Amino acid sequence: MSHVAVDGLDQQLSALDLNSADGQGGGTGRRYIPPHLRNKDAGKNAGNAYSSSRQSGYSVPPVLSCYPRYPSQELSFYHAYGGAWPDRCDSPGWDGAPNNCFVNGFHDNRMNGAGNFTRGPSRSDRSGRGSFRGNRGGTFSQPMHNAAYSGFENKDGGWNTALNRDAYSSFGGRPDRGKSAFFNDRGTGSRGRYERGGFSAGGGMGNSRWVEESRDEEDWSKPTPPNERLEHELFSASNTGINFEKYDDIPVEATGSNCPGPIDNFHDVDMGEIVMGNITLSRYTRPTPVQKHAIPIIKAKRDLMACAQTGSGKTAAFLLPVLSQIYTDGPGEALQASKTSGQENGKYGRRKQYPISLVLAPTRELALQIYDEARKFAYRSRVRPCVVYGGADIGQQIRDLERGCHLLVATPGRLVDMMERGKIGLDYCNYLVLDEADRMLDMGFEPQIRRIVEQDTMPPKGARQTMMFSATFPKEIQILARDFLEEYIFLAVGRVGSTSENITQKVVWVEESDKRSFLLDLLNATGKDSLTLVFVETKKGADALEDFLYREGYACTSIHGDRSQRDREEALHQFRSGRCPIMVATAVAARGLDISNVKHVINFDLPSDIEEYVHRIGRTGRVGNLGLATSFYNDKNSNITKDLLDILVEAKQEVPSWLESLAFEHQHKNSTRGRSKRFSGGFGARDYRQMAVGGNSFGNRGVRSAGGHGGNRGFGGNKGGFGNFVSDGYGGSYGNYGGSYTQVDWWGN
DNA sequence: AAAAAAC
Repeated sequence: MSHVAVDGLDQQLSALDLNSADGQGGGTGRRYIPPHLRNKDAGKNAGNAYSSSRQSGYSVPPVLSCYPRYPSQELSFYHAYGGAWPDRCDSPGWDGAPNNCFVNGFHDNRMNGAGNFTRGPSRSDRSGRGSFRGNRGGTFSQPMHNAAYSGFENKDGGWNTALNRDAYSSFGGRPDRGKSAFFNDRGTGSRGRYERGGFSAGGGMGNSRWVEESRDEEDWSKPTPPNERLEHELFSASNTGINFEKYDDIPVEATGSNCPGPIDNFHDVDMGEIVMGNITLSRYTRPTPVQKHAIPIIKAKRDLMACAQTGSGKTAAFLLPVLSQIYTDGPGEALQASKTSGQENGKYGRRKQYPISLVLAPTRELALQIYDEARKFAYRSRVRPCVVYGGADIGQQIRDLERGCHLLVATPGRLVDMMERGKIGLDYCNYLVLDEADRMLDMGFEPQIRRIVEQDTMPPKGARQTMMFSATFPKEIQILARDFLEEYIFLAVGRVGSTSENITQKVVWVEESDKRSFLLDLLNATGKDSLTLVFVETKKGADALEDFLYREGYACTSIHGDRSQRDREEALHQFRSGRCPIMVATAVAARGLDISNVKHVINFDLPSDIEEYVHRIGRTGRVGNLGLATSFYNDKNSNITKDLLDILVEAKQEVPSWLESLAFEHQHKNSTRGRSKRFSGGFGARDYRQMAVGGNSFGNRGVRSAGGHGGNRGFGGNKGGFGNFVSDGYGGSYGNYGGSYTQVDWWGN
């Protein structure tokens, strides 16, 4: 497709007759009051704050004002939202979409919406109640894009249906596994030992009593009795099967000494009956590429640094083998330690817990999500997963811990708190997982991670097994990561730090003042059955935009770090469930969250670094489905231009010619740019040497190189390293242009 | 000039 299409777009924009002062942070004297700071009259005041002048501003028919901005070439882009995507329309994800759902009178509709809902219920009221958009839904009544998601679900059939009902048949069968059967069953092997854990989540079978009563004959590798209610709770959710079958040829690099080869089937490695049963109940058919490689590596007790594209099944890639190993090995010393600590405290239920495995995550919602996955794979085992994170009642979390904790999922701050309160000891933590490891080791988190991993009682590297997973892995983070790893294997699945080709990425030039109007155009072009995630750069911006969308009549919600944890979780739930198909979010939602059916990610504000971009758009196009990512670009985003261009090229996306030009200019403007701020001091020659080695290992396509990067050498610090098929997506930043990573963020830091 | 993560 021609790249000339958007040239002259800015002139067209400036010719628009919009009341652009209403743009976010617009230049008029109106002062914005965040919703959570408003009083009970907030709704009214907020309305006034924006006042009717705003409405007149947006009563310019947005779709009409939008069309002229787009030369004919780009129009097809918009029609694409209705299903006529030129180069994607034959893909299963989009072909179910009717062509007319975009145009279809949504303009009238929106005006109705605005009129009716300008003074909506207060924010707290609307939390989760917004079906306004749906109410206007005559327009959107056609179920868009459903085909995309029904497709692979059916595919699971073969393997699944055959085994599903019999997932645990080898455990003694349960032809009569009704309720009574369940209770009888339970009573036999472990009478009096298990009470149901409280805490709605009380996933594991264990409670605080079992430890005392445990005997050596306890075999952790044997499944505990089934629990029909729990089983239904855990596994009845929408299909989580992953369709990666068409990605068998995905490029993979595994480097490090004696790297175990990949599996092709979950049966190819012995993970035990509990794990296999739960895999079946989860309707996982075949391992995803990252799982194929990571599972045998972890089972071989190797440390691992794994890069895999967003949405590629990383969570299960570590949970399955780690849990399997715990089932095989049993609780070991941790059990005794837990008993001892109970005696020391002299009080039942006050014991310190010694988890065998720790999973750290950078956001609370992600921790919760991982925990939910862990509960599935811990079903019918003696492993009790727990989760701790800030913003929630610590007392409740402590009580849950005291019921037993073998696998702990945590955010760093709350974990440190728990450690200092003596509730958690990491002395017997044999498995450490850093999820979204790039974030966990960046400036904000690194000290806490070191506090937890290096400055407490956790076994040292080599004694424990350490695994890191992320979609992106900037060089400086890889260097830090080596502090925690021993003789590790570096696994790169797909293009490291790059984006899935399942995601169609669009970059459009939108001035700040036009962003809102433009956003409405996009939202109106989206089917009501699909979810749209809108990223902004600031918390205030998130409130403001949510407020705006809300008053425009959209069922939307928002998530950011200034909202209460309860509101955050509620928002996520409303979004996931589709009750609020639009969610405005800050970086808090950028990483790891697995929300099915997110068809569109909109970067209302582009982030200041490319990793964040990669993670954000990875919220769509997950598990083999197609997704769309639209980014609003303008003068403020020059810092990301070059990296963005690289990503687009690499993912074989259309590149606007203006972006190419700007990237070229920017590159020259910044020819002397320095290295990243975090390394502006104390970045020794040794580190450079380390970064410089190892590049070549990535040059030989598809070959698993056994050569020596296991542990103390760098990976691909130069162009040769990642510039080939396994690219980290930083091609320009790291090697091609001066060899130093530069990041000048939004604010010029 | 920011987000996130403990209270």
